Amino acid sequence: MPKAKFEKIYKDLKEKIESQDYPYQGLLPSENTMVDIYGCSRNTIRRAVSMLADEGYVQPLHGKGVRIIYQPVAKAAFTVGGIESFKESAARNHKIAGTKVVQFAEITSDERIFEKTGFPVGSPLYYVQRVRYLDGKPLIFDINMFLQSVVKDLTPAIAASSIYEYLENTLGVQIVTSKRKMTAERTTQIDEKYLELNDYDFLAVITSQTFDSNGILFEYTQSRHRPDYFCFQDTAIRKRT
Amino acid sequence: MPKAKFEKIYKDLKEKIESQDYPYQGLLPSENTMVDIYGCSRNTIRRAVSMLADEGYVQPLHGKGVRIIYQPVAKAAFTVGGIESFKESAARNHKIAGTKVVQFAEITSDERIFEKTGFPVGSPLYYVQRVRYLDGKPLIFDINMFLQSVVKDLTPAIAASSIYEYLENTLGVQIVTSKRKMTAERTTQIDEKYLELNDYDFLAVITSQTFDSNGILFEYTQSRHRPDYFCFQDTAIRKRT
DNA sequence: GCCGATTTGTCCGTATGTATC
DNA sequence: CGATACATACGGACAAATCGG
Repeated sequence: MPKAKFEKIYKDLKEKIESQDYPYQGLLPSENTMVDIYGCSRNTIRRAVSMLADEGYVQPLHGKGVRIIYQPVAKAAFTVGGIESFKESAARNHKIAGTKVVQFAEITSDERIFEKTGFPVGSPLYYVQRVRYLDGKPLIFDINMFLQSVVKDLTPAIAASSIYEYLENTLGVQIVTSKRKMTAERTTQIDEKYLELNDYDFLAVITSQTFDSNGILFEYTQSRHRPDYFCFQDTAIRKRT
Repeated sequence: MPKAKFEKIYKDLKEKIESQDYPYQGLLPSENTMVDIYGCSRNTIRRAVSMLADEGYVQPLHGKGVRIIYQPVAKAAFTVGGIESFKESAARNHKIAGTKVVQFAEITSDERIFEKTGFPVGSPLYYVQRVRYLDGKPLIFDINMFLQSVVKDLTPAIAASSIYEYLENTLGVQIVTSKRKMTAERTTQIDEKYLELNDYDFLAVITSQTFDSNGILFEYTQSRHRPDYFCFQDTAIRKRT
């Protein structure tokens, strides 16, 4: 439950847009109208609206109004977006999630790991490999590294449920920023061993670095998805240079 | 040349961060300090900083300061990000761009096209297929559809140079919002015909919808990249729900 | 083409809350 | 506890774009 005013307004508008209460290609009420509706300042309205613009829900038109450009998506694949845990993604895609830990070790970052992940040389790390199941099928292979000084006392049992829940609820670590790269790669023998690949000999790969609320890089993940169950979404806004 | 104050500050800070003038893991000057430096209000500083946060350059820490989390990237592949034309991307990646138009037609949107692209049934469209060359090698296959009512008088000659330049400079169309989806797909016979695939039998695919400054969807593009020359970057920020 | 009303864009100053040290 | 720093919110002023009369 959001407590900040702009978050409530943001959420309310978002719901109204998603339910087509405010329809595609229509305009939002003017800022001054919404000031009356929500009983707040124009700045607060503008903040909520600009969040929706960042997500590709609306597009403000100078002098005219704010056009709704959100369209409901027919989602066949497993869509990835925002920062969310595997469990959250699975729930959003209406699929049943499962996880099997196939490797769990403690290692120390060296030069090679530093180059790849950004963890300072000498940092103690947890190294985890997990197979992710959607509706019972092994479709995603995850390789994680966690900074031990942040993610304390990680166990295989925790890795098998939700590390994000453990971080947020038990350790109080706030996940804040995540940098990601998307590529497509040939399958490896490890992929073949653990995943149900059918005829696929390539995977969609997301590698990400995650920072906690202290601005410390504490997680590096490589997530390897079977292509027919993968879709990565994004919205970009042009800025003048 | 940005004229808005917050854009200048944003640009200045960004340059100082990229040049390590403000180093990785360091803190920015406090907001009040920057108010003095730039001679503006705190709101304006906050706006510039929050843009940097959105791009994964910095991370504000409540009560402590704003940590710099930008790291220069060693880019081996052709990286895609933001809204930019093929020419701009190529320049940013220090590669020589070339384009060959292999198909140019005028079509009308029907039910099937509407489902796929979002163009209303009956809209007159341009349909273009182009092969993109990087340093002389055919690596990307682009399928574009443009709304004729926005992109007037498109010709194969224009398509061979830069449609974005034509739009912005000649027609005065402002590109604003772009929604994208990333997937990985098997190659088709058309891919094989035009691209230098080596042993690859799969491609990284970006499909995007682009909206102009009136909030009108005017472009649909499917961009098919050879995987070894493809990398898509993204930054996400966690929001509380 | 001009003018005025409407609407979004930019910026300011201030007040208050909350987290860190 | 006090000082510092970021977070939220308000209200006001003026600029710029759009549209209708």
